[in-house]
Amino acid sequence: MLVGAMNTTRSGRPALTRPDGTPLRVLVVDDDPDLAEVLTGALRYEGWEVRAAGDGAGALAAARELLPDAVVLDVMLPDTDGFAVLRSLHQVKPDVCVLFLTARDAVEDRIAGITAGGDDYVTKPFSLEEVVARLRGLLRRAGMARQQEDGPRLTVGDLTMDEEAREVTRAGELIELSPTEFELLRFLMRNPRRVLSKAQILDRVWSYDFGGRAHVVELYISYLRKKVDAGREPMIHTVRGAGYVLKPVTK
Amino acid sequence: MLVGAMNTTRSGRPALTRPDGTPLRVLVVDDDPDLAEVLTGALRYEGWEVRAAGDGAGALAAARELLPDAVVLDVMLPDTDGFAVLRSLHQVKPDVCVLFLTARDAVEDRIAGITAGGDDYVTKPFSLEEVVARLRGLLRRAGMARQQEDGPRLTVGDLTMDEEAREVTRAGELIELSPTEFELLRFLMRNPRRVLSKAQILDRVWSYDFGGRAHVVELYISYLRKKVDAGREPMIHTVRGAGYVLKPVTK
DNA sequence: GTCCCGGTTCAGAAGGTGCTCAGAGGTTCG
DNA sequence: CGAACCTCTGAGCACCTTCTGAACCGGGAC
Repeated sequence: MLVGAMNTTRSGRPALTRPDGTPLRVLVVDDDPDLAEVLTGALRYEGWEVRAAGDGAGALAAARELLPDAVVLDVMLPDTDGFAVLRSLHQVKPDVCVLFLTARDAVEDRIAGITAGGDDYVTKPFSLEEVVARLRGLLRRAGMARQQEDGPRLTVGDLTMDEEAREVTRAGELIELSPTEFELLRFLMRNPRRVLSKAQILDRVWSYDFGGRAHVVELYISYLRKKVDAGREPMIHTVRGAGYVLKPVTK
Repeated sequence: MLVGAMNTTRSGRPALTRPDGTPLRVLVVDDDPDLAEVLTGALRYEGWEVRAAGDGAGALAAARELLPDAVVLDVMLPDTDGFAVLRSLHQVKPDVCVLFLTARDAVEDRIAGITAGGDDYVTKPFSLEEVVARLRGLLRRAGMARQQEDGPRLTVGDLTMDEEAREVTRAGELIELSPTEFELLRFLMRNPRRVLSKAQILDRVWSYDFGGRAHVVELYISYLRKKVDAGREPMIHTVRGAGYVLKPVTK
């Protein structure tokens, strides 16, 4: 396949691109190199062009060069305050989207006003699915991402998920999900017909600092089955020794 | 979809535009950079073209370049007095609308003179919903904004809100709301079928200097439910771990 | 058949989230 | 100056969510 002819994710899914078809450009700013690495990897996996910076100064320099569509920005930086960085970033590129990373207890004091401009934030520890989903939402709403087939709605067989309204239906029937169930199903629905290992699921759906065992995944799959497959023809299948697959019923 | 062919807000809603379809142009003048940043972000989110200035001189320079349809103008500026700026602005663009930002205990008679000219003001600390709503009202009344579909009336299901008259009805029945309740409902009604987080609500509906916790949002949602959903089929729904949605009853 | 292993499910503990009530303080208006 | 109203805080409570541990189940190997 020609690189550049069509932009695809490493997972084979069509990537969310800029309106002109080139990859979306994202800047990751975090002073924890491990975390920056994980984030960078996850975003590259989405087929996006990613650069990383460790502090406010580096962020600005990188932004001037990359002119990113979005920035993932840790609020706590060694040299600057997140709000100041936001201001400078907007001077470099007024329409840039920003996703803030913040500690759960460092609380909302510094978050005040941030979501007002359409920007968003997630609290540490977060899951990669969460970060990617928020970023996709931001970029789509800002019109920086080419509208993909179905807009903000995911569909697999007769199963649909509206990410904005957080609504899931199967055969038209509404299904109520807890936050974790929702995120697990979102991950499955974004990778239909593909076997996902428990480790993969754990890495994407659970927060990066989760110490627990893969047993939780089995548990939540069983929860999902009760709600999604309840009585109906099953869509969630176990592949012994490998993981789980979500497939439309009529194969 | 062609970018530029239709002007939309970053939230996906159709934007209020100039009569020729181009984005409305707004100039923000405030010497507090954080506040200016938040205001700028919120107005851009509405799909408008925004520039910011920190003092009277900068404001004039920016106005000459931008020729704004409206100006959000802090009365207290480091170099000049807001009213002097107003006079100069009117020389640059005689039909410009002005929304004054003023301290709560500011002199009333001077403000009274302003509003006689069709301009408006809000007192600090204000909420972003308030500022945006006032600005929309000003621009609409001045005929600088293309009349959108429904004029100043919002409708979701059998729930209607007349922003000008501050009247809310459900199934034809009049509902009395306190100022905060009204603004919260307005925000919900401007974003129907979209889950809004408590942080988002706090950032938009409460004043920017509000230090309180998200608990207030829950409280006011409960007030609103008592009045809007009272006995009827509920329209305000809780999405655990995510926020709240307003939806018409017949899905 | 029996054992082992991966997977499923149940039950319950621990903590978290959201709802409501009661009341204090502030503001507005008569 | 007093009454009415509005806004916000704190506390209590009910329910939900998440995760642990343990029992259970079924397929495949031997």
